[in-house]
Amino acid sequence: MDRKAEKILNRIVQNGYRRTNARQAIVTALVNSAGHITADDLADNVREKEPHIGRMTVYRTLELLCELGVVRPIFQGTGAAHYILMDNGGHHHLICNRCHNVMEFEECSAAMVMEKVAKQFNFHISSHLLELHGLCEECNEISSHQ
Amino acid sequence: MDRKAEKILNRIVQNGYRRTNARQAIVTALVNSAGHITADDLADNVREKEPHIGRMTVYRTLELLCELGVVRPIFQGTGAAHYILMDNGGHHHLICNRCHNVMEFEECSAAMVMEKVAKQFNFHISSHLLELHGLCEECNEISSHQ
DNA sequence: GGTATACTTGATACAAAATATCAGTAAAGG
DNA sequence: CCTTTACTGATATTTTGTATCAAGTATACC
Ligand SMILES: [Mn+2]
Ligand SMILES: [Mn+2]
Ligand SMILES: [Zn+2]
Ligand SMILES: [Zn+2]
Repeated sequence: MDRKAEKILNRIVQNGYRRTNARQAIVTALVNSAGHITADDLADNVREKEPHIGRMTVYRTLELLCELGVVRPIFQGTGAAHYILMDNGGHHHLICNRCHNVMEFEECSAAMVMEKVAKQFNFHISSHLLELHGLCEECNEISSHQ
Repeated sequence: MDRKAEKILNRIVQNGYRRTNARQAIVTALVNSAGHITADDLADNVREKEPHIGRMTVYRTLELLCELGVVRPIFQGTGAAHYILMDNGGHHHLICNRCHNVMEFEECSAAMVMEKVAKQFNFHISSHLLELHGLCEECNEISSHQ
């Protein structure tokens, strides 16, 4: 069992939910997918090992993980939600408006803002998402000499 | 005609797209909606004044505005995408994982990170989205004394 | 271990949201 | 005007997400 998956499953139990086979399989598949996956794609992955697990259960587990702050749905070109892992406290994307390419980065100075805003709103922050939008190198070149 | 809408329409023209009645009506309705609206809700709004405008055109216009970096689709509890305006360069949300309540804030120190990352990836940043996730005051209380 | 209980599951049906297609329309430029 | 080509909107279809409910199973308690 993956360490990361184990951590998430513990979180499920700690919040009063049950540790079931389905949830174990789904969380494991999610962690192995390295994020950025749609619910239906995840369901397909899960079924490679556990063919009996239903699509609904995957949807419901993702919903639960949202509530626990473990994942967050985002748009990524297509209509279906893509789920990203928020388990490390932060997730940072550089997203091209044109080709929808997504690059990851780690730098982040959200800490100060977070503290300030958390106080102001009495909000308990568990994670954050920073998306920088614009044009990637290639798309920028295309649009400049056209 | 709203100043904000005018600005967006200019942007459409400057990028080689046509300024049509449909796009004018849609952009105006979008600006008046103050953001956080789904495609279908926007279509309904548009039709109050221009009943002949089709749903497809609204979807396509939103797609175009995404490409121009004017809006960004996000998830907000429900299944349908909610479009938020990125026209001021940044958009900042505090989102409760449980009740899905969304609060706006302005503080942001993303500037430094942005500069650094832009250089590193040769990326042309036009806007950003910062989402802080966690539990709002009420939801936090509920989960602590249960 | 056995049992009661509430939580969870998955098949099915359904609703909502997004996309593909295409003939007709109108914006832009000359 | 007239031509060209991007754009539109009706329609059909696919994809994605949700509601329901009988059957299954994790957990607590004995
Ligand atoms: Mn990512
Ligand atoms: Mn907002
Ligand atoms: Zn690009
Ligand atoms: Zn809340």
